[in-house]
Amino acid sequence: MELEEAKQKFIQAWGTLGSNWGINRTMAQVHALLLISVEPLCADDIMEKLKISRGNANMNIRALIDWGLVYKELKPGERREYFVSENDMWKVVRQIITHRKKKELEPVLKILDDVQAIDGDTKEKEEFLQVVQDIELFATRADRVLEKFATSDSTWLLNMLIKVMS
Amino acid sequence: MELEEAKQKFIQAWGTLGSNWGINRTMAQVHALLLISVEPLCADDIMEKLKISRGNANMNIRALIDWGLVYKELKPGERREYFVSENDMWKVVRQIITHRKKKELEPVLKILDDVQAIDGDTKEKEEFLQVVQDIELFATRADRVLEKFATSDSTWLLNMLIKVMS
DNA sequence: TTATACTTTCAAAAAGTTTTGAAAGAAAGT
DNA sequence: ACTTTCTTTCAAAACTTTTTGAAAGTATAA
Repeated sequence: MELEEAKQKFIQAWGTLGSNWGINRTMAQVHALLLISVEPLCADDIMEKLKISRGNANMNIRALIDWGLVYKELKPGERREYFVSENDMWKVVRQIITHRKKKELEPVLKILDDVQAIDGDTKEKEEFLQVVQDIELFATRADRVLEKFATSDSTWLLNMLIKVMS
Repeated sequence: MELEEAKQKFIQAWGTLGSNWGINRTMAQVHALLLISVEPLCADDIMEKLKISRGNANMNIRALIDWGLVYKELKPGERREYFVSENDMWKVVRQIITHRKKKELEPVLKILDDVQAIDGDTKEKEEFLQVVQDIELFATRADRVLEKFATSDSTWLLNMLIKVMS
């Protein structure tokens, strides 16, 4: 296989993985492109290599920066902005977890809490409460594990891995 | 809050959570409805309560059964099929992980392996290989942890939780 | 066999999401 | 102040996914 072909395949695979997990396909592709670029790239490089429009490139670069997966890099004497990716996979996953936990798990925890304030005192109510409380217990635990994960360093994570897999 | 309102909120929240994680919104809503139904429901019940079409209901019920999140329940002397949900959250999450790992993580592992067979012997190639190998190492570890998780019983999982959180 | 009561399928429509590109905005030099 | 170079915005278009509902399929019982 040619190097260029391999790079293309990698970018496509990363894009598919992303879009299956609720991350915009193009956003994942931009990240993949930066992962395998030794040199920082500018918006025009990204547009050209992925064959996407300026608006699309700009939106997704900004989203990646917002997620903490890509950094701006300014070259002295150049006005143009360059970008590099976070290449530490532990950190990439930690950042994604942090972002999605906040945006998607925490609102659900809030609703699970809210819906327990129900009028009346029927058997049906008790049964509903039981289900909701079971789920809330689980979700709270999940939230705590993810929080721990998100705020841990790679050493702790590796140790945990060893414990878990033993 | 009225019980019916609380149930509606719960179903909506579950649907949103699902669609953020690559699970069809309606599929998640059907699961939520069954979670909080004491009695098994039939296709018509689900259509009526969620205000969805027959085809939609049928498709999503099939998918849930396929994912192992919902079971058929046949009532003696009745031709109609009734459905109940898996209510053990550990099991629900295990089933989802199994399903998505197979469909989404394993193909990526394969591609990560494939793209390492590159011609030539340049510095650029070595740099690409390094990035891909780092990611592959991480992905393989993730795959193993998820596999362990997916095939463990709830006791093991709780023990693991205690280890991890300590 | 025919009627009945249900389930499944699938093409077309609707809804939702992403992408484009032109225009507006901002920053820096002349 | 003007020009140039780059970044950002956003409405419309393209694309993707989901939903509908009518028709076809299937099983049971009379």
